[in-house]
Amino acid sequence: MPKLGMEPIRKAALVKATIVEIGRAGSLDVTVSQIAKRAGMSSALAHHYFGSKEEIFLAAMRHILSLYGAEVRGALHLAHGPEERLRAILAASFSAANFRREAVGAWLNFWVLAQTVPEAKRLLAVYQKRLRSNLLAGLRPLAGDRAENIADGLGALIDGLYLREVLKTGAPDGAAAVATAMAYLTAKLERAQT
Amino acid sequence: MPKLGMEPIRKAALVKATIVEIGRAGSLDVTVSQIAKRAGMSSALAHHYFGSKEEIFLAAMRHILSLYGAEVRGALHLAHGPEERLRAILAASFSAANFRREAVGAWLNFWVLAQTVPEAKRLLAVYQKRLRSNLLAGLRPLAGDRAENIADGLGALIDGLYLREVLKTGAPDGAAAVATAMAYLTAKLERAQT
DNA sequence: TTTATTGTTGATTGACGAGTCAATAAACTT
DNA sequence: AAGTTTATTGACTCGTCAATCAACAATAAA
Repeated sequence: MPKLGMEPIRKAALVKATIVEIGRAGSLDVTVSQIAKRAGMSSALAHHYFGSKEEIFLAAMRHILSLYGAEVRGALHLAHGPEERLRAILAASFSAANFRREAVGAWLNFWVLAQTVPEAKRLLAVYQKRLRSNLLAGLRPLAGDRAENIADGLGALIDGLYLREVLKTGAPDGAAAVATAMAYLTAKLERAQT
Repeated sequence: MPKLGMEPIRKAALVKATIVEIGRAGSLDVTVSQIAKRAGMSSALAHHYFGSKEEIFLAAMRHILSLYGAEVRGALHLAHGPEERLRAILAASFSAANFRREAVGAWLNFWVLAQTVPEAKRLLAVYQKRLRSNLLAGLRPLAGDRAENIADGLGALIDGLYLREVLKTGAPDGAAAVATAMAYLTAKLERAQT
C-alpha cells in the first residue's frame, strides 16, 4: 500500500480532522488518537508527521487562518471603492465557510491556545493586524483620522459576533452578523462626516 | 485544629483559587491539586466539599457572574436617566475588578466550558439575557424600536472587547474599552434619532 | 538484488490526574 | 464518657494519553 508522497495528503487530512474534532468536542481536549482515527490513520502516524500534538494544533490554526485570509483576498479583489471593500471584508468574515459552527468553535479554542502557546498568539496577532490594515484601507478615504478608532471597534465587534455565535443554538446566520456589523459601520461613518 | 463551620470558608477559598489558577494557566487545564494547594488545603478536601472538578468550575463561574451582576446593580442604583444608566453598565463591565487579566482569562475559559457543560451554558445565557435587558431599559427611551438592534450590537461589542483584551500585552485599559463602547453607542443613537 | 528511503502500525512506556478511602482528630451532643 | 458529626489528609486506584519504539511493507536507488 505505501505509495510515496503521502506526507502532504496525511497532513492535510489530519488538519481537517483536527478542526472537526475540536469543533465537535468544543474544547482542546481532543486526543491525538481521536484526530488520527477521524483522519483514517494510527496515532503513531500523526506523531510521525507532526512530531507533537501542539504542532498539529498550530497547523490547524494556520489552515483556518489562511482559509480566511484567502477568502478576504478573493472578495477584495472583486470589490471596487472603499465602501464595497469594507462590505467585502465583512461578508468574507461571516461567509458560510468561516462562520460555520465547527470553525467558530475551533476559533474560540485557538484563542485559548494563544494564552499558552506563543506561536498561537503570534498567529492570532497576525490575523488581527491584517484585518485591521484591511479595514483601515477602506476606512481612511471615508473617515480620515477617525479610521483607526472605527477599525478597532469594528474588529472587536466582529470577534464579539463570533464569540456569541458559539453560545447560540441552531444554524449560524452570517447575514444577520453582516447586517449588525454594517449597521455599526454606517452609523460611525455618518458621524465621522460631520 | 478542625473547627466547625469551615465549609463556606473553604469553598470561598477554592473558588478564588480556581479563578486565579485558570487566569494563570490561561486554560481549564488546571488540576484540582493546584487549586487546592493555592487555597491552602489538600485536593481530597476540595473533592469533599465540591464533589467534582466540574462543580468547582461552576462555582467559580457563578462567583464571577455574581460579582459582575452586583457591580452593575450597584452602578445602576446611582445612575439617573437613560444615558447615565447606559454609561454605568459599560463602566461596570470594564471596571478594574472585572476587566483584570485574571478575570478576563477565566471568562474566556468559561465560554469554552459552556460548549461542553450545559449548566455553564445556562449561566452564560443568563448573563447575556440580563445584560441585554439592562441595555434595553436604557435604550428604549432613547431609540425606541431600534433599541433591540443596538443592544445586540453593543452586547457583542462588549464581549469582543473582552476577547481582545486576552491577547493584549500589558495592563488592561478599561477606560479605553468604555470609550470604544460609548462611541458605538452615541453613533448609533444619533442615527436613531433621525 | 541489495540497500536505502518512506510509510505504517501495534504495543509499550511513563507520567499525570480525578476521584475514593481509611484513618485521625477535634469539636459538639446527650 | 460515649457517641456522633465535621474537618482533614496521605496513600491508593484506575484510567487516560502523549510520545516512543520495534518491526514490517513497499517503493526507489545503486
